Amino acid sequence: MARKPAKNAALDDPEGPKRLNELLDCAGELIARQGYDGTSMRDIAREFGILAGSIYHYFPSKEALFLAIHTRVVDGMIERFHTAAALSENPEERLRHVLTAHINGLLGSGALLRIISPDQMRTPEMAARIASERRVYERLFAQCLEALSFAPEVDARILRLNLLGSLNWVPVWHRPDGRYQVSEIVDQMMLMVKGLMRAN
Amino acid sequence: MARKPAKNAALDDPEGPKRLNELLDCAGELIARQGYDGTSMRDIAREFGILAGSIYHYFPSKEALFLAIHTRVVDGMIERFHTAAALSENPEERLRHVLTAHINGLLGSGALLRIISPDQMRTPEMAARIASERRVYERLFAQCLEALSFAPEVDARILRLNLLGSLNWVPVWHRPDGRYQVSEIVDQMMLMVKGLMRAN
Amino acid sequence: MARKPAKNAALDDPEGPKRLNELLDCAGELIARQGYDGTSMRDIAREFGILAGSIYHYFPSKEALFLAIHTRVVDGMIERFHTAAALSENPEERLRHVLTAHINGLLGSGALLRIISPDQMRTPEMAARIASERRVYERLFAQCLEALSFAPEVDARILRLNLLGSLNWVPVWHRPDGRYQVSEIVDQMMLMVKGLMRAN
Amino acid sequence: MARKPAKNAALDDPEGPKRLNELLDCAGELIARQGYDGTSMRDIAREFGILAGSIYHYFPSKEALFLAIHTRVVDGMIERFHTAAALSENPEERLRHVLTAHINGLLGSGALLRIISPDQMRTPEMAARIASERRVYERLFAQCLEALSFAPEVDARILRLNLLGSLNWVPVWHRPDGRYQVSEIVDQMMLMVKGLMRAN
DNA sequence: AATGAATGAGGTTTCATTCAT
DNA sequence: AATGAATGAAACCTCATTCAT
Repeated sequence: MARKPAKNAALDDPEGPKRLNELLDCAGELIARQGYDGTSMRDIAREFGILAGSIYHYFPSKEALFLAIHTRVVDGMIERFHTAAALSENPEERLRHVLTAHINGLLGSGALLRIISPDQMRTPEMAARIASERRVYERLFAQCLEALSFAPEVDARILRLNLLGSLNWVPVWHRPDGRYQVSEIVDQMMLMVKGLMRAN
Repeated sequence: MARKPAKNAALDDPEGPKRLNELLDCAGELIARQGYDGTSMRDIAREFGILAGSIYHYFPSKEALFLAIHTRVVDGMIERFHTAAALSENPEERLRHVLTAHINGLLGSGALLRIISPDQMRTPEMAARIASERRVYERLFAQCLEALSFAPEVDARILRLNLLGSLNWVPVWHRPDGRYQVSEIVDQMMLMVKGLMRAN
Repeated sequence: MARKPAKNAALDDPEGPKRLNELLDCAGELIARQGYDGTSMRDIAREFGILAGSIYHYFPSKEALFLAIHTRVVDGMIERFHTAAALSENPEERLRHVLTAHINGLLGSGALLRIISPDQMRTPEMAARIASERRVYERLFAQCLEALSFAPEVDARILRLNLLGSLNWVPVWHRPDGRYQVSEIVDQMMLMVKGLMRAN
Repeated sequence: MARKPAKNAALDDPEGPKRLNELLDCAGELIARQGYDGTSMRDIAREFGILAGSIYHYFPSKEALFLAIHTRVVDGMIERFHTAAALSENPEERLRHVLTAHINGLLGSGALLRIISPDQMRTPEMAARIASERRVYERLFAQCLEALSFAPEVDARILRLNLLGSLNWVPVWHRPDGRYQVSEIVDQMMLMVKGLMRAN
């Protein structure tokens, strides 16, 4: 009975949710640009080329849609993180790659920072889901820092949080046509980190 | 039937703005907690004990109300900045005071961070007004850092932006009943700054 | 300083909710005719001459509006009940008046039966509120029956419920231009009741 | 790989309607519980295990589906009626059986009352179809009463309608765990009927 | 016989705002 | 300085229905 035409089961899995993922990307970009409240279901639908009601074919609510986007964004950052971390075995080099990847991830494709910003949370459920997903990412970050040895008076946890603050602040002030390139920003952050390392 | 004191114009001046400032505080707290879109004029009015329409006796629009709050918040932070900066003539000590004042300002009275967060901007006009007010504050900050002398490879402007990022990130993760006190956070930031200073 | 123009405080109380009561009547008639789900807020608003959103000036939700109508209808029936019951001291005569009033109440002014029909309940809260208001009315009914003395095998509670069933069924089949007048229907019901009374 | 029995047209006939009848039962129960408007095609489809659009393979519209349910319910009651009426030749006994069957029919399997309630009608066509189907049932009922001889002042038609009102009211107040059993309710109704019969 | 994507109309509700009083 | 009635637009969402596959 042999091969059914083209329909390949191995391709089905990634092809099934394709349209859904396109919707996710489309909505994500809009929300990143205009904020959660600033983006209506109609806005998203119009951009995607369907009617507002049709979105509910894919997601049961605006909140569910947002959560799916959030997951996608965080997953993307985690993936980028792993890719970056694999570029070098040297802890300092690895950190430099990771910082660069983080900033590029935030700056690239529509300022996704807004999606992972705590300001988008509207309900306690949203806040909980989001916080738990972020924690996964931040734990990776922590491991990357632990590979370095700091001066005894340095608190690694606060250092990590401060570093994240600096990183997440970049999209607020950075202009693509501005004075600074990402590599320079990362250089300065590395200086900061090295200034805290154990002298040897 | 005793005569109510005849309406005295001389008393009106200081009494008028008082009520207006109360409204500003009241609205500010709500917006800080729930966001700009998450707070309706009705919410504000209810909290203040009047009806929604009556707010328009004080401000011509929601945006104008928000802008007034923003100005008030930034002015407050500038004032706190000056007070903190006056506590010491020593540049390092002064920076420590200023950092402490900044964090306390953000954490105190309802997480004002949200008010000065770029996520609250809805129109280009809002963004412009807000950006210009922030610049005043950040210039003060810059002056405070310039009093210190850094290693030649350090870019003071990026350092300042990174520092601000770390500072503004604190309200995202800090819990009043949590592990860290503000003074410890500031200590760690000072370590970071000192790690970048010119060795002498 | 004396009399303020026309505004009479004694008239104010009943005048204040006048418009609200008009809205209630207007909405009640529509819902009676088309059912709860069959009547949209837009329908009600159009009939009343305002926009849909403006109804929320008076009631916070469609359910609250319906509940207010229900209360009004039941209160009206209770009032009609008392008026009817006062027409005679003789228990049988009084019952006849009460039955007549009940049927006329249901038939008159837009078939209000639908409002007090259990089919209109959409939420447990609605059902609870409605059930409790009905109970008041049915208790009056019970008292009216208790004044009569029935044969020992008669269960007065079931009799009352059956009588109510017959009464509330009348609007389902009665046509104003049909064969039967209300008085004949009541006559037949009274025959039924008398057939159950203690022979003496 | 054993051959599935070749699609046999002779088997299709009894199997096709079976699935359709299952759908009818499934939808009927939902509508009985939640009302016509309160039950969406999606609700029905979900309960039946298919998608909303697939219902349209069985019925061209929601109204057609409802009408089919109505017919089924009335047919069921007619069948139960005949079964009950055949239990005794004695007119009084037969009436008792019929009343019992009617109440049990209403109370059993999801309060079908709602399906035959005039409140479910949304269009004049629905109302007409429904009214005509009901008339068949009520005629049977009338015949059952005509076998009894009533006092001359009794109007048999009104008596029948009142009896139906009482019967159809039972599901509104009866609780399965409540004070009264169906047999007691029927006893009281029989008392009522007998109180109106010609003395001999 | 059934799916899955989409429609288009309409539902309830919220909101900033206006204005006569 | 404030109310209360109302507006008009837009929000999220649900629904019955259609149709290519």
